[in-house]
Amino acid sequence: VTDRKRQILDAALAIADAEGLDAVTMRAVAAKVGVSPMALYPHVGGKAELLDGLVGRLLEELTARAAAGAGSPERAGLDRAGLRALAYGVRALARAHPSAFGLLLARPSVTPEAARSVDVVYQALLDAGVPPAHVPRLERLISTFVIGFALSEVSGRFAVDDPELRARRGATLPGHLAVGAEHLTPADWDSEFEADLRDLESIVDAFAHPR
Amino acid sequence: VTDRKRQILDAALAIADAEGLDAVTMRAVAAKVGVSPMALYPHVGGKAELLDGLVGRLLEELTARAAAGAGSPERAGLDRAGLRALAYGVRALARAHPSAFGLLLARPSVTPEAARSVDVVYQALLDAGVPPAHVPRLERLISTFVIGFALSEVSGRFAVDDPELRARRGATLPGHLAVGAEHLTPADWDSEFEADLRDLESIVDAFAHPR
DNA sequence: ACCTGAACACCGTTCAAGT
DNA sequence: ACCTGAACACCGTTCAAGT
Repeated sequence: VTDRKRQILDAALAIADAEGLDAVTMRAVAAKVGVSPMALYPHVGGKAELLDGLVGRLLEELTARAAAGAGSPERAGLDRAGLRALAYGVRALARAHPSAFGLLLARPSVTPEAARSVDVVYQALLDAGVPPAHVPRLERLISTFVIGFALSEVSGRFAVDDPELRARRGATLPGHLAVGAEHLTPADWDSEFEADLRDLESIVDAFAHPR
Repeated sequence: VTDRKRQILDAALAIADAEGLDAVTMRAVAAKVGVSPMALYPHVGGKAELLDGLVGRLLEELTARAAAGAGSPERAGLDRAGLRALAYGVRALARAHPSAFGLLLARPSVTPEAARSVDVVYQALLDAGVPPAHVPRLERLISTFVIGFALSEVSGRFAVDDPELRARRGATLPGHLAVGAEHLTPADWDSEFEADLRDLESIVDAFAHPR
């Protein structure tokens, strides 16, 4: 929260973006800040705490992105448009910081910033008419998918780079054959994500307006 | 695939399970195998390739678990029960190897083993009556959620350990207040996962039997 | 082909010391 | 309070050498 800590976390994130997470060493971060390695310890604790701090830094950026993406600032995240803005904000965050993004799922963060993100989704679900008893579960369902999708996209789990490899690796498998090669790769990930969000909304609607 | 490589990967996984992923060093793995650190390189390449090998090792164990969980072995994974067995296999895998499990989302794996897991889900979706054009997207939707849920569970993102902290951190946030403290923590994660799977099945059914 | 041992360039962190 | 510099116990990997 202090000014120096922010400076250190910004340096660490810049290094992760430019050279990958492995390049984020205490020594490299210290050099970027222009200080001796040991000078970092009073501000961010050890290496592990520095990575936790990076998670907090990412969450702050996420809420800022979501607020910018939503329509009216003061009601940001309080309606369904706010929820969409948050979902797209997660993907934008992953694209902006592909190396560091995985920390969000790898390192549990029960920080005030994380709670704020959760609360945005709670509000959106309540506004949509979901009974309170189902809200926390649906929040976990949606956030787990959205974060997982964004991570899969940037980590290459969806094999964006090589559509041919995708078809070839399953060439002899029955399911792949039955699906047909023309359907194995999506048109683009934006529209796939959009379709996924619509499907998840249908779940929400089922709870909001029980048949 | 060679015998020595399997031995090395088993040693690495055992160390990850016992002491965490950080303890998986070339030196520690070599010591466990009873060999000099440099003797690993011809078999598994460097450290990065060793971790990739670990992903393959995990996927093999997953398909074995799913096959064991399904009813009739020869039709394992070809029907809806097989898909459930696979989903629960993912969670069991995460519990068995909590430290190594994160590698599945962090490191993209376009291996034959990964393709087999995908194919099981393809078959299940086709059998359920989903048109081929929608099968790959729904596979990614379901697998992303299932892996993300299992990882969130073991990584502590769902904050299993401390229900009070969960309630306390959001004490002043409007959404948390509106939901009510009694709904913030789930009864148990097994039934939450079960409810999530049912919701996802409703999406599948919508495509299988269009209104 | 497979393995060893010494060596190199790193890493996170402790500690005593400075201002 | 905040920072430095030397030192320690590690790490992945290269290389020359052994069988």
